[in-house]
Amino acid sequence: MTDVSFSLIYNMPKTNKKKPVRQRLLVAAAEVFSEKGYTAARVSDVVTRADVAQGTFYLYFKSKEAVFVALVEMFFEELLVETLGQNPASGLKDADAMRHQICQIWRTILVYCRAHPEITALVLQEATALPKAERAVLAANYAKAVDALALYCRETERRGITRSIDPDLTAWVIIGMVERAVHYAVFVAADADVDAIVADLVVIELNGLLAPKQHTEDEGRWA
Amino acid sequence: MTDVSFSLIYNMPKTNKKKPVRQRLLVAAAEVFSEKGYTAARVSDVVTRADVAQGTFYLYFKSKEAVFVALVEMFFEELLVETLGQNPASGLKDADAMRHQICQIWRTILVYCRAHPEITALVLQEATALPKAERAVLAANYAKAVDALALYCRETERRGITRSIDPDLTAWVIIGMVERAVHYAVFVAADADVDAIVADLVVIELNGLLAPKQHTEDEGRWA
Amino acid sequence: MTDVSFSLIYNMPKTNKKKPVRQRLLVAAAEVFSEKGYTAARVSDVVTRADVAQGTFYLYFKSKEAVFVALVEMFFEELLVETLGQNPASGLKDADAMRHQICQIWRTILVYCRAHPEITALVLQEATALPKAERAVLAANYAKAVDALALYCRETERRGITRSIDPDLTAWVIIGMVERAVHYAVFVAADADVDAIVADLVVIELNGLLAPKQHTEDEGRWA
Amino acid sequence: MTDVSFSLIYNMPKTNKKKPVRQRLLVAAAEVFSEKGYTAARVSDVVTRADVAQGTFYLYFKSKEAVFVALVEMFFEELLVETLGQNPASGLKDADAMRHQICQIWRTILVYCRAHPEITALVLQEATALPKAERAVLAANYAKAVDALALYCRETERRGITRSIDPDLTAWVIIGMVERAVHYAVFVAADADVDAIVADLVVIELNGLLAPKQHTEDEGRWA
DNA sequence: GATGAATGAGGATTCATTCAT
DNA sequence: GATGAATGAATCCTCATTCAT
Repeated sequence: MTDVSFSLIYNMPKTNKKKPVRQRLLVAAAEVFSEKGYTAARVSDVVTRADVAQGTFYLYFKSKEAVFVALVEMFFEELLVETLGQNPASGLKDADAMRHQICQIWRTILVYCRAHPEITALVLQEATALPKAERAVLAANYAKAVDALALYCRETERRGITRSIDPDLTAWVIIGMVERAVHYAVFVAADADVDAIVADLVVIELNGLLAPKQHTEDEGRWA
Repeated sequence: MTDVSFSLIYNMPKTNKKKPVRQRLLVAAAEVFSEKGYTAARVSDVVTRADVAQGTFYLYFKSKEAVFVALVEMFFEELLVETLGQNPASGLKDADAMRHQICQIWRTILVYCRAHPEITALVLQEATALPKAERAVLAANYAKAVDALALYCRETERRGITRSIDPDLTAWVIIGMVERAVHYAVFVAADADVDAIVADLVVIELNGLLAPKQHTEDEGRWA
Repeated sequence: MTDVSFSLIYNMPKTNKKKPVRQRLLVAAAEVFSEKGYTAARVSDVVTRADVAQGTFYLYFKSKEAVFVALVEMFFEELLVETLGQNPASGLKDADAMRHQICQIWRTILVYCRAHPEITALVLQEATALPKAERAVLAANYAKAVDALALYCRETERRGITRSIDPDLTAWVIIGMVERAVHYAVFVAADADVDAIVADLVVIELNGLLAPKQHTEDEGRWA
Repeated sequence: MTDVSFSLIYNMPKTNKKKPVRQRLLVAAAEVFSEKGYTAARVSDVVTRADVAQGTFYLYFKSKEAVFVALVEMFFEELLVETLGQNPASGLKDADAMRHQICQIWRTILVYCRAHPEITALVLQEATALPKAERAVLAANYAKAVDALALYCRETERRGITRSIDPDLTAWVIIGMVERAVHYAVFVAADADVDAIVADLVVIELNGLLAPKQHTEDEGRWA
């Protein structure tokens, strides 16, 4: 479905020749959507920015929604591949290894999202603006991510690395952490050092908020 | 600003008399928005359901957006008061006390959101469908919640209960956890036991994902 | 039909008691119409300014148009009575007498209109904004004025004072002169001396634009 | 600004091909406005008559007002060019020459307006129906006509042809005469002979209403 | 007489999409 | 493939008017 990756789109060699029309449209759409919001964005804005005729748009995309969905899917697919895809839980030996892996994943996410702020804005802020019927696509993408994450959690639990907590709930909660951590890193504190943020995130995710000394005895009492 | 609370709206004594028009409109709007989505929702749907004339709507709300904003603000205000408002960090003695408080807060949130699934859907899924200009209102509500949360974190840290992590990042991450935990509890696993979910959430938030035995030595290495 | 004259309305003794409702409404309507124009004027503006309830308006006037028509009719009636009504052509002896009378009439008109700029604005600028069906009323008022004027012209012609020209055309042309002379005196040159304007108008109307010496021989050639 | 003249619009060769859309819309609008009045006229009436889709209207005109303004401006521009534009006062030798020129001008006006009764109706009867804000355009057109006329008067006065009267007042009064003379010629006495009307108008304008014999001695007394 | 909450018909405008060239 | 003029469905909001109190 996604024949073009963001990397491809954004890293085209700078020649005199214009990029292919489809890519120009994708880039233009990402910009317009993130500037004006999905609802307020006009197809005419997109074609103007892509420098093609109104009708040309429909040679490449079935509808306004279609571009949106294409952009979102590219984002999810690419990000999922580069994170969990590259970091299977199956190879993890111990907590140390996991911490290392989680660290890498967070880093990848933040760097990727900071590199594509428009599309990040789309996914975080515009996604739900779709007509209700079409949100299924988005939900499906989230579901896919949640599933992959839950699977990861199950595996680490099986290996005795993580606690025994409802893996679905855990996956959703982590997704929430990711969303807002990205929001913070890209839009709230765009200049903050990535590694500093990652370090904090790893601690929160793996060790929780409580100060170290108190960990040993309190465990489990409230479950 | 919000002269009517959701509790008031939904817990009117069941008499023969109709509720006041404004409340009928608020309830109707919440339902229609959550069923069809903000964009697809028609003012005519709302007035039909509220059983008033089209024009009557505009005696009580300036526009379609205005009802939406009113609903969202009521939600945030009420929920914030019932959680952080009732549970100041200033009185916390130790981790045990905090755990107890956090437990209560999670419980309040989940119960409240399960009691008002329409409005919860609005806030989680429709909020960003607003015309971009009006999202400032939402952003402001989130910001208020984040500020309150960051303050809470600073206080618990000052008291040596929680770790020393960037309180703003922490606040955003927790907001993300809340959003998706609510999503899970209200829409994914609507029948799951509240207390079981709360227990897991408290563990994740306070103790992190790692299994108990590994905590002591690993701290801080990745910061 | 017009139970209240403008003089009555505007010259009420200044007591503590409010004017009667109907008069308050007429005054308020005249002001609102002239400020915002008939179409843009809202009944709610009028009742607010008259300090009565929305529904009260309809105790005194059948509709928005009705007040408008009432105002216009008062204007025409009163002005017609004070000009041609007080100055019948039947008593005129010669050109001198006529010149004197015309002079008085012009003066009356300009003074009257300057005293009631709102209503003058209405008649000159808003009158045609009425829904087409209701313009008949206005047309009728104009027709009445034209008829009275044509009659006047016929009489002066019969007495050998004025030329023999189509009296209907003449009447219309004079009405046009009046309209625009009033426009000039009230809105363009509101501070100019009335008598100076009147003098010019009388000359234009009775002696025409050509300089004196050339009159004798040119007469009638183009008729 | 007006890329199409009425002559162009109305004198298209009768071929099978439809006129350009913009012209069809202008003609349709003129008809609908003059039939129903500006306020009551519906854009849907116009597009139906022009045989285009609703949306097409907005490809050519920004709004309902915009067509109206376009029509009025075309009217004024074209008429002004064909009258004062073709008949400069600068070449006038004497009263005879002026009388001849005025005669031509009146004739042009009446013939033109009788040829375009719809647009004439618009300007005379609908113009003030515009929302107040937009009347500036109309006022500007009138002002332009008045200015041109006042200039004409100043020139003829300088040449000793006409009396020394306030040229601005004179210009406004003449505009009024024109308005109502046109009204008479087009709507009241549509079948009357143009030349007869013109002859009367020239006499009224240049020689005034008084019968010939009385001119010599009375001049100026009332100024 | 006075009120003012409620009514609901009515219309200008937008914009995603099509299709003849 | 590319164009862009034409389409027309779809909807928010206004405001004159009514009527129960």
